[in-house]
Amino acid sequence: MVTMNDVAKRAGVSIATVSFVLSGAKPISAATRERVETAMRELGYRRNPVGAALARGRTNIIALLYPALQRPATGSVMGFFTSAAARAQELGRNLVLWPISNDAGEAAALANTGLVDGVLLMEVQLEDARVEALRPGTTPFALIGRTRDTAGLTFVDVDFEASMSEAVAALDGLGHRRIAFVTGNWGDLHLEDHGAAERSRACFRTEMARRGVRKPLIVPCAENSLDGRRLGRTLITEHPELTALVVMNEHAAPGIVMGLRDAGRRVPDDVSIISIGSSANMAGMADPPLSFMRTPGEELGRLGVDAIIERIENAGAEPPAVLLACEMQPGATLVRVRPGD
Amino acid sequence: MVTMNDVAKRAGVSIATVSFVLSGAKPISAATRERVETAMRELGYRRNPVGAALARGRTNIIALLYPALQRPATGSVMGFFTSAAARAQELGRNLVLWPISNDAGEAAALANTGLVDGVLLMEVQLEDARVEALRPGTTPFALIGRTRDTAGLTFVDVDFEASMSEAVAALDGLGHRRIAFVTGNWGDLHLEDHGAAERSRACFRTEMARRGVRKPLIVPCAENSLDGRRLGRTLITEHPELTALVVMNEHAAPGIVMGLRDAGRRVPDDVSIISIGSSANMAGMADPPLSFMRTPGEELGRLGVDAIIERIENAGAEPPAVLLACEMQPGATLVRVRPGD
DNA sequence: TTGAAAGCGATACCAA
DNA sequence: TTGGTATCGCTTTCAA
Repeated sequence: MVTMNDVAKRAGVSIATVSFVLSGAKPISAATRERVETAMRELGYRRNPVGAALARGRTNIIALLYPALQRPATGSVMGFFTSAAARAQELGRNLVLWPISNDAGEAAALANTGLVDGVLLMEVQLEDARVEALRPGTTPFALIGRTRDTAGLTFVDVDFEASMSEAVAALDGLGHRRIAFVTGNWGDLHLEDHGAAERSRACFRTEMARRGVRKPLIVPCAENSLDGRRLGRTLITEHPELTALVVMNEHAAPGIVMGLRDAGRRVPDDVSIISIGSSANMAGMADPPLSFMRTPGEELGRLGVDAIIERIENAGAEPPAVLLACEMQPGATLVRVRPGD
Repeated sequence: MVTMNDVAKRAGVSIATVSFVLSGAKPISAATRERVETAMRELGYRRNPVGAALARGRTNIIALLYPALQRPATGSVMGFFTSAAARAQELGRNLVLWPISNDAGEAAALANTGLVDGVLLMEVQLEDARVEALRPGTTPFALIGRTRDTAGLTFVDVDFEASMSEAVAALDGLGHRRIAFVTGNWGDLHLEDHGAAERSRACFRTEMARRGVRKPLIVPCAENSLDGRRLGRTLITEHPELTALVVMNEHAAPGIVMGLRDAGRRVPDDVSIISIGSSANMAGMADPPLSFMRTPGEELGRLGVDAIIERIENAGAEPPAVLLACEMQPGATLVRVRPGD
């Protein structure tokens, strides 16, 4: 491995000078800079980030912490990751996806070792032990998602309340009142711990109550098409009065449509469906293609990186907090309720 | 930050002793070990991996290089990543997903800075500049996939030939002869550069030729349901004689089924389908659920990690090379051809 | 069984 | 504008 020393020797300067050329921290005469750069080129020198990290206390690496070992990841994580990585690169940082157990200690351990400049936490729960473990440390962190109490925390999250309100309003505008809400079933987590689940359920209840429905139907479903199909069948059989479904479970949604059809209901003629928090590709897996509200995953990826970098560079400032609603996309599963229904 | 020095002082020993206790590299008396461990606990000490990496020349980090910026990732990457991460953890390593451009220099740069002990390359092309860039370096690397010439390389890959042969044999056994092959359309890459595509196409041709079909139909399709649907419609309209499809494009497959139905063909009564290299979840998105051959993604993740670690620890040995075929899974889209067809 | 000390590669302060 | 050098935190050799 070529070191700074090699470069310095070859250029006939001190390693301090080489370092200054590299970092631009001090003015260097054009002549010496030229000599140093030539030496670097000839030797194929690359700065060793480990040495630099030890000396500077910074690595330029941001870790996107994902509890992959507990919750095998879905495709939406990748969209997020991709845009976050691109944004980090634009800003001269490295963003890596770091699998981690949900064990609070592990996150704090990684953060406080100096291996990374900051961390982004995914799959945040309402009461999240990792957040409590990171708080006392000095390494900046930001959440993708939110805990219940967000005071003093940096986060970017989907605005589930706004999305849900818009979805219910859309159905309401088409005359639907008998609406069920199908949520996800977030792995081993207790549903109550999952922010997206709890916030959207609460909002669904509120919106329905405002429209005179006191105890609206809310059912969880595992996140895959087969369970979706099963659920679609039983749900409509047990609750034949339903005219519409709000689904927040993109992987189950296409199966649900099949299940309804299995049970003799047509979509959307008999039952309208709106899928909240979906990708276009998943919505297109259903027949007919689902009317859906797009998860702003890519936007959040970018914003999450901006937020953590802001935190790293400007620790004193007000912590950024961003909420972004899903955006309604056209589809073929939303129609006016039939008169008489 | 608590350092080894703090621990040493508190325990009344030298930092060398602390290091030995931590690494177990040298025998330490029970009494001293006890004192050191107590001090570590009381101070909440954690070894700084940056310092350790600099001293040892090893970081215990393995990078899974993914060209995320060129080719936004699909869900199957995550399955692979998850199992690889779990395996790495079992073996005391960290596996991180590192986005990288397909630019050869970038991969080599990362590898040769000492930041990672080894790299796993994903989305390998038949002629892959990254491989050539990594070859001369000293950092071990392994491929997920294969280049055309694999001499001296460590790799784990799907055995497309075996999988394709089995798929065609299955259709053949049911009397199908008029079979088309729908491949993926790997982003901006020229199809010819993609190993999976080329190997499976060649194998399809061979298998069909052996059965007396000289120029079998092979069509690419973008990897999403909407394009799949479009393709299904036009394909069967332009080639009404087809009785079966081999699909190697899990995201398009459910759409293809819809497209066939749009064109008035029933699946599987009129057209049988087998999806090669799919996950159960995607196969279940179709109605009826697809007969498919499962991508051994999780197995490959584990084996890939084993391979790169073997390479790191035992640089002299024969480079491991692993091929794993997809495994046939039951579904509802495979039936005997109708007499007369 | 333990300790002193020489690195690992780079940064940055203090002098010159 | 440049150089000498202490320093970051840990590993490991050599001596004791």
